[in-house]
Order: sequence, then structure tokens, then C-alpha cells
Amino acid sequence: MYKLDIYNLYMSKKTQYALLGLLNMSPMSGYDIKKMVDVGLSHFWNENYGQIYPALNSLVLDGLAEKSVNQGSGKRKRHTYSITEEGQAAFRDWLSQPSSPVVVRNELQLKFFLSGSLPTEISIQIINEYRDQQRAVLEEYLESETYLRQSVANGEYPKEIQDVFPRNENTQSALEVGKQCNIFLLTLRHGIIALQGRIQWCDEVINNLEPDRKE
Amino acid sequence: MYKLDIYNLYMSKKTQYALLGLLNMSPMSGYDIKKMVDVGLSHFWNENYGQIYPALNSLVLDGLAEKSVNQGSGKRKRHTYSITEEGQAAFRDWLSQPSSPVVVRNELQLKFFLSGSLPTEISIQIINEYRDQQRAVLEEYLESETYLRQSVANGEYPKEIQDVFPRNENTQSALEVGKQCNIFLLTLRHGIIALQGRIQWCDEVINNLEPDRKE
DNA sequence: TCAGACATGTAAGTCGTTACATGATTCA
DNA sequence: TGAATCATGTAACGACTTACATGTCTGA
Repeated sequence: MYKLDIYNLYMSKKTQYALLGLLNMSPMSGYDIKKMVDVGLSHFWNENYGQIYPALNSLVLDGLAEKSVNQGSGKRKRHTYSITEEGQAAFRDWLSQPSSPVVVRNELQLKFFLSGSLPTEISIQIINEYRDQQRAVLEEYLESETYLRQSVANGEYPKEIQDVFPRNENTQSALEVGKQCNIFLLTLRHGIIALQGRIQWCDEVINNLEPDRKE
Repeated sequence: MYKLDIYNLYMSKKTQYALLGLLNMSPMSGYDIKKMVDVGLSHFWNENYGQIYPALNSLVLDGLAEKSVNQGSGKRKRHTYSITEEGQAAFRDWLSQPSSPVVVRNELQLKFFLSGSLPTEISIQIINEYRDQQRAVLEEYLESETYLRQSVANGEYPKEIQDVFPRNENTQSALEVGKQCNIFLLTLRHGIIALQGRIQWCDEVINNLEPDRKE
């Protein structure tokens, strides 16, 4: 079923369902998808062209999406994909399936653990680096959150939100967009809480290890 | 340099360094490594045989580890790997390098986000599933923590800790083991804090969405 | 006019998982 | 004696990344 790609015989199911879900929000091109994910969803998802274009192809072959080439004069060539009814059904079905648990492979945690046989100083360095990283990202998210919350409260739909929620003529009311913004802000909260937790942990660790520092 | 495997031309650097770090704690066999990771490090790391044996091979080829086959009578065949001096240097060097940031690809977050265009009921279901999952794991970790803390406080070294810290004759004093246990408990705290954060987030989300439920 | 964004796609390389194959030893 | 565990390994598959190739349109 997924074997019609010559260079890459198998497609990622995860990518396919992800794209299916995005198409369910609005018809889009591969390029749109890439931008949307990069701009708006980067704190919990990523995609790259090497997966996107083949996956879109597979969706069409499976009858879950339809491709229409926009070749209007004066316009760039654009391949716009829309979800089919079959696709919507598949999407809903996928949503209701239990999610595969996140496989953790945290390089920094590993390093910290492995540093146990080395001078405490080394462990502390590792943690400091971790904390700085997390803090920088947290800063970013918090700014983002403030900005978006204000915009939504004012009923504005600035560029940042439009990138995440492409409004298409026939399907999306302002109400729907408002609801989706809320959901989006909640996902951002998830990122923020995770980061705050990690920073809190770093502080705990430093407090715990500092006394040994000299030793 | 990494091309001597016939069936898998390239080896994972991450796996190699991970194994190098584990060997730095104590000489081990591939089987030991697998068990140790499964039993003790599963909340932040994983490895499988398909990577372990080829990676050990590569380490030897690169001069970072040495293999000695234990073929004593009455004993099973065991290939024990120990880190070389060159390996120790490489390990320390790796430790001091900045870690590659964790790439997030959280299927559940994605589903939640995508559910924004569907009835609120669906979003709530997704969150409930998430919370249940996280709670179950948290329970486990907390038990583990309590048990380990008590053991360490009593100066005991029960099986669970021995699996994580294989003591070898010449290198590890009780003091060193004590310190490593502390580091290990701190990594466990990281897992616990992360889980608690996620559960807290679920509660926030439910509170936020509940009012819309009927709609 | 030309840099930069728009836009689509492929090939090769990298990384990770699963399933299988094989055999020894222990212990109930 | 036979099930469980110890122990090592390979092949095939699946998934993801990076670098490249190609061309279009817009606006300073």
C-alpha cells in the first residue's frame, strides 16, 4: 500500500497522520505545511521536506487527500492538497487511538548520570549548561505567550496566528479561530510548564551538589 | 572510520558515546549494558541489541575499548569490554561538548492541537488519556524513589542499585557508589518533576475546556 | 537586476527497531 | 528434561535528516 515511492520504499505513518490532521484544518501546500510547523508547532512537532512531499504523495495514493495544481497566470505553481471524506474519517480514527508513548532519549540526562564517576565539578557544569539552554527557550515562549494572549484578547489576528491557522474562505468562522487559538495557547503552556520544571530541577541539583564542590 | 560493518555501514555516534560512558563506569558485556539501561535508565535512555553489539565492535576498532573473551570452564562465553585510556579521553571530551537539544515530537500534543477543529469533547478525551498515562508512570517512579532513598539511607545496596551500578573489584569504593546513587536519584527526580508538570498541565486544560463541553 | 523568498522535489546518508537465528547453562 | 535465562549476533525494515537540484516570482 505504501510502496509506490521508488527511492524511499516506506513512508512514516506518523508524518502521514500529522499531515492529514493539518490538512483537516485547511487545504495547504507542502511549503505551507513546512512553514506552519516551523513557525507555530516547533515546540512539539517537526517535519522536513524530505518527508513532507513523499507523504503528501502517499496520502493522495491512499485516497485520503486530493491534489490540485494551481497554475493561474502570474501566480507561482502551487500544489494544494485538501483532505477527502475518507481522509477525515481516517484522521478521526487516528485521533481516537491511544498515542504511542514518547520515547525518551535525553542526552543531557545521560551525560549527567555518567558524570557520576567524575569530579562533582563536571556534573555541575553540565547542569549549568542545561539550565542556560532551558532559560533561553523559556524566555522566548513567555514572550510569545504574552503577545498572543494580548492579540487574542483584542480580537486581533496578527501574522503569527495567521501562520498557524490559515483561514480558508469556506470553513472557518472567527469563533472557530478563537477556539483554535485557545487550544494553541494551551499547547504553549505545556511547553512552558515543562521548561519551568526542568529549571526548577536544575536548581535542586545545584543545591544538592554544591556542598561537595570542593571535594 | 565507521565503515567496517557490512550490513549496517554507519554506526550511531550517540549510541557509541553512551556505551563508552557506561564502560567508563565499569567493564561490561553487551548483555550487561542492555539490562542496565532497561532496568535503571529507561526514563531517559534506551538501547537495543541491534545497536549495542555493532557499536561495541566499532569502539574496539577505534581503539576506545578493549574486548576480552571470558571462556573459563563451566562459565558461559562472555565478551567483556573495558574502556581504554584513549576511550576515557574521548568520553571526557564528549561530556564537555554541548549536548544536542532534545528534538520534541510529542504525538499527544499534536493530537490535542489538531483536535481544535473538532468538538471540545474530543480534546478532553485526549487529555484524559494523557493524564492517566502520566499518572501511572509517576506512581511507578515515586515508589522507586522511596525505595531507593531508604536503601541508600540504610547503607544497603539492593539488587536494583547493583544492576545500575555494577561494582567491579578494583575501581569502586562504597563512597563512590554512594555518590553515584545520589546522582541517579537526582535523574529520577527529573523524571518525576516532568511528570508532575504534565499532570498539572492536564488539570489546567480540563478546567479551561470544561465550560465549553456542552457547546 | 539580483537577492531573497517562494516552491517542489530527490538521493544519499544516518539512525533506530523488530524479528530472527543460534547456542549454552542453570535450576526446578 | 525442558523452560527460563544467559548471551551474542545479523538482516530487514522503517523512519528521519541533510544536502542538493531546479526553477519562479517579487520587490528594493
